[in-house]
Amino acid sequence: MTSSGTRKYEQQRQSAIRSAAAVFAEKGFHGSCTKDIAEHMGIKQGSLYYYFKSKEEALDEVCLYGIQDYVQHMEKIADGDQTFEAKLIATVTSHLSSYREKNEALKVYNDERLYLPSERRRRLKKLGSDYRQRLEGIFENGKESGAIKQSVDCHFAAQAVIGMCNAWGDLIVRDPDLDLFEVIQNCTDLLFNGFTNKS
Amino acid sequence: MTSSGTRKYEQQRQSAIRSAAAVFAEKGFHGSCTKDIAEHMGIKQGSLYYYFKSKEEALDEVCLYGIQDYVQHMEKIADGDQTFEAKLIATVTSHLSSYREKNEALKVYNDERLYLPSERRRRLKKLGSDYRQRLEGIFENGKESGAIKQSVDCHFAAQAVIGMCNAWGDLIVRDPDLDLFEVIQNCTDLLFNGFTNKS
Amino acid sequence: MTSSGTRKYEQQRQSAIRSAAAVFAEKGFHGSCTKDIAEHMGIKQGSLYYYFKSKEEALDEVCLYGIQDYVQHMEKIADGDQTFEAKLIATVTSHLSSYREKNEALKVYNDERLYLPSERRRRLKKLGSDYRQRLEGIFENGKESGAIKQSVDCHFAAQAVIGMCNAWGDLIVRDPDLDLFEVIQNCTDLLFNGFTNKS
Amino acid sequence: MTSSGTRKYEQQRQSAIRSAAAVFAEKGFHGSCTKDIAEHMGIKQGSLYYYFKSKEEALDEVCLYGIQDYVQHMEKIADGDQTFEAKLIATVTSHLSSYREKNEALKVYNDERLYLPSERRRRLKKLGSDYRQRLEGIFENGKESGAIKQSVDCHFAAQAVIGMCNAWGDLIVRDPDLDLFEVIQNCTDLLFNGFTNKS
DNA sequence: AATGAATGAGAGTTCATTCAT
DNA sequence: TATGAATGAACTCTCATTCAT
Repeated sequence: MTSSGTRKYEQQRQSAIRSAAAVFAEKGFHGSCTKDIAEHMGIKQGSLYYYFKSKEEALDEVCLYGIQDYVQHMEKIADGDQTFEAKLIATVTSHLSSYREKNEALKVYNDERLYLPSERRRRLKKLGSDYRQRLEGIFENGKESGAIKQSVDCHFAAQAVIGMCNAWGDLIVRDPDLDLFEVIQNCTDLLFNGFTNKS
Repeated sequence: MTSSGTRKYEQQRQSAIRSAAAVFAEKGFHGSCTKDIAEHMGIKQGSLYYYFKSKEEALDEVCLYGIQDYVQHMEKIADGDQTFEAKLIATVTSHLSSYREKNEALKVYNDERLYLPSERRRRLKKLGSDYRQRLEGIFENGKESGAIKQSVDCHFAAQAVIGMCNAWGDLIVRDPDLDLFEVIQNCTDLLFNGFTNKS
Repeated sequence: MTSSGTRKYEQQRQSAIRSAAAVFAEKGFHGSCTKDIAEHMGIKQGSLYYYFKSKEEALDEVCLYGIQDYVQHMEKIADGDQTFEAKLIATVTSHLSSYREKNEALKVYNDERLYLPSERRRRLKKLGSDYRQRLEGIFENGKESGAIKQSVDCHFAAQAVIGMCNAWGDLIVRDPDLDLFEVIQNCTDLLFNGFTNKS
Repeated sequence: MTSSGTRKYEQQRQSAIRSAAAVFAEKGFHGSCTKDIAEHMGIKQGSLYYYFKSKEEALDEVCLYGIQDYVQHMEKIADGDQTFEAKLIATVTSHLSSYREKNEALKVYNDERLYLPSERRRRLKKLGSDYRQRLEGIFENGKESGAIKQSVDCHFAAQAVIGMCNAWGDLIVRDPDLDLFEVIQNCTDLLFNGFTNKS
């Protein structure tokens, strides 16, 4: 009874979040209107407010949804026993696949979260810096194990990996013909070896 | 009317473009309003329309202004006689400096140009792909000269450089304490050599 | 369906009327929403419509409930055998006590009945003028018996008593520390003797 | 130049305040809509916001407008050299005339000010209690001069006068045929002498 | 060259009301 | 008897745009 009522509500709410993600990803937060979101979901505009208190709350939920799995995935990678190389490949793969799979929400997190009021941003900020710190940890371990050069600045390295993945993520979202695995391979090769000819 | 040819008119128009750039960079195109732009410039809202036919035209002009020098700079770099290494360093330096010199317009070009109608986007698209193609050319020459590995995909490489520079550009704009030269050095080292320890 | 005759149904309906009275008294008719009323009553918004056909009907019922006892009370007072003085004191006491006993409905009748459509207002209007006419009758009897001055305009007098009681009723509702009996005494003294020093 | 621009703005703003007063007085704050106010004024809805930041600000201004003159008038009365009787008559006359003359705004102040948020209410509250205190002062002086009975509670008396005037004010606004001077005479007679026959 | 005033379209949001369950 | 879900109309407010001056 109530459980099925609640279940339907939760399903619809998830659907609303995904619709909001799709619309925000395409038009940006301020360029989107609640009518578009509702239509994308197949309900009427006013009904959206049964699931969100405000457009802003919708953005908040989309951002959270966009970054959550992605952060959890990183935790698993960072806590594993693999080599530095394996972990970096796993990171890039996870990050880029995330864009291809379902995640307009991740794009929204990257591009639109700054339009949230500061209180709402806090929760997200924590998740974001967790992610970066884990990645920094991977680089530090890589340094200790001798896998990477002593001269590498781990903070810079983590930011660079994230930045490059997001840049490619954008291209991946925009161009569905891009071959995901090729991109992953090119990216990891660049990160490991750079472009210079060593022979 | 000869008004639109006047010296003062042109100065004011430039000022309007810079104001629009500043406001768009901070709040995004749809999040900005013409009143903010006018206030930033020190005139009243209605007076803006003396310089722009519409808000959209303002965005168009900002984007153009944002990418123009930047492309011209690239032409000079690409046409020069330097080594691949020197050209890549020059590219990264030019790109990142552009952000530090408060060229908010470049950020606007990157983040907001997609809100222009397709006809308006055409001119900009051409400039953008000119830039990318020149950079690809640099990589191709690098390949021929043996400076970089045969396995490098030049199209990928150019996108990667642009993506990384834009990602760091954002961080540079947001955090004025970041040391520009350190970032440049780290970026070029990554691009040349990757992170892996080769010793 | 025999539902609307049920004992429980009638109890719940009374409860709904009291909840509506409380909410309307606090926020006014247009400032209240059906959700607030339902919550005050402990049911869900949609369920209210089991007891009222519309928000307007709720207001109608509240007004009726608010004025009914009050008018009946007046009938008893007017039909009694007491002196003019006793009747006036009884009237003021009944009127003001009604406010203190949290008869928010009376306040609603006074302040919000004008938002009812004219057909609905008719029934209430009759009750209201019954009340006033009885009070006028008391004054007329007072005049005949020589208790009050010949110069008194009985219509004016009745309105004045009602007006003053409502004005003090508002203060009584707003300030729970006001001493009810002191107010009653002051009011009746004013009505009997005015402020002027006769010594 | 600028002065005439400003003058027009101020005239229009006054007109907007009067229109808001008329509409609020008829339908209550929550029952009114900005479209009605704008139409009453002869402009379009959106244009109202050139004169008010919000509907709430409009209410604030109306209340202020409604009570201001009225308070100033009271200051003059209280500071005068007249007898108690003359001052009380002047007070009632001023208060009731205010309703007949122009002052839907006074009704709005009385009935709707409670819908203002507390910060906005502060300024008004001060004016309102100034009024009451002046009136209390008149009663106190009346006591000292022997014009009124020692038993009179001056705080009560002031409230009673205000309450009765507001109650009659409502009737006056609603029924344009009521003879203002008759009402004033009846009211002052009640206040001075009460209804009781002293012969 | 600039402005004050106005506009109208469209946005987000609220809410009385309905209805299947 | 009561509820969850949905709706559509109405409302407040914002803003790009226009135009007489």
